[in-house]
Amino acid sequence: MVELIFIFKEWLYNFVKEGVLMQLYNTSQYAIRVLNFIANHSDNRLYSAKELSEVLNIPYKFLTKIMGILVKTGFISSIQGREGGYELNKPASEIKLIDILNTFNDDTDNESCILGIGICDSLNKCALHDQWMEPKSLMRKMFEETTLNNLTCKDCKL
Amino acid sequence: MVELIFIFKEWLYNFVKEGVLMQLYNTSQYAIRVLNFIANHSDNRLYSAKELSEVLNIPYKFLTKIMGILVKTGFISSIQGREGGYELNKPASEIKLIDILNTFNDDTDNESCILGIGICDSLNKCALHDQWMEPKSLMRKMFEETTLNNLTCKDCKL
DNA sequence: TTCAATTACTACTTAAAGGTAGAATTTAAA
DNA sequence: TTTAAATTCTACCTTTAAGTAGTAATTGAA
Repeated sequence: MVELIFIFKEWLYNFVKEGVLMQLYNTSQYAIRVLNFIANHSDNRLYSAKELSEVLNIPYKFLTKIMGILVKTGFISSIQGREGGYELNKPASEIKLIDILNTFNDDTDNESCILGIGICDSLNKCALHDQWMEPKSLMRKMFEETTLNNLTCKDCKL
Repeated sequence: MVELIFIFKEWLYNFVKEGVLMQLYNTSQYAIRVLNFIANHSDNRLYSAKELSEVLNIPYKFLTKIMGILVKTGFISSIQGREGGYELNKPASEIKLIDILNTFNDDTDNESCILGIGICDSLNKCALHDQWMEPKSLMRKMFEETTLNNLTCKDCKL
């Protein structure tokens, strides 16, 4: 019954306009999911774009575009040709979430203002500066300190 | 000297690609700034779009569009014609930031997933769920509990 | 009554994220 | 050697947020 309710909620969710309170880019989300999938599979083998696209339910053509960026920026290396695919280029413990976000411009320097008024610091605040400080720093800390091997999670959604 | 450095930083900032780690829509930012400005000015008078646009440095035409939405959704009321303008429709203490964000779809239900995989809760987690819980709830709490009269701030940037 | 300052409305343009198409290149297996 | 499965590259299309343009409607002051 609980299972049924969940399936219904999932289905219903497709019709609900998705809000974006402080969300990541789709590209960042995809990149994190792909890298996490490769990193946290014990078998040391290559993963093809086709397989990743199917398992993670990411549009194939869009995925290959993202994979190209991840190769160029050194997160993964690729083997071309038949039986080819992708593998991590460095240990999972050395890949921070913040680095992935930075790759897709999905980051901001620590002083940029939540209300969009240039630079915000203790001397030049926007009206929301004080209230925003704590949630912001916690969030940044999370992205800066979490690496792919902190994400190991049995039975997590992919 | 400190002042000079700040001006330089502000100027430099215009050339830096602005990142968007968990940012608000421009519309939301503008709306918060406008409502905050009207709410936290002691003189009980009407504010024209022209004045708001100049003081807050928001494109006039874009501002009037946003003001129209704020009127329709009941945050402010408008007086048309010469000497007309806008004023708050209810006490500042009754306007929560989260309500402003909701108006511009800049919000998400509490269960939506940071990695974009439908619904996330303790039974169906994404790989980042546990790490994201605390920063997220702090952030939501801030937007839900902060009202316009909590924002009173002398010498704050407008 | 005229006029200028204002809001309100409709439609369009621009910029950037999200996503797609197709063909070239690479390479191991058959 | 051929072929099929893979990455790579370039160019395009779609969607949405952001911003602009022009005009109609309203109304108080001169």
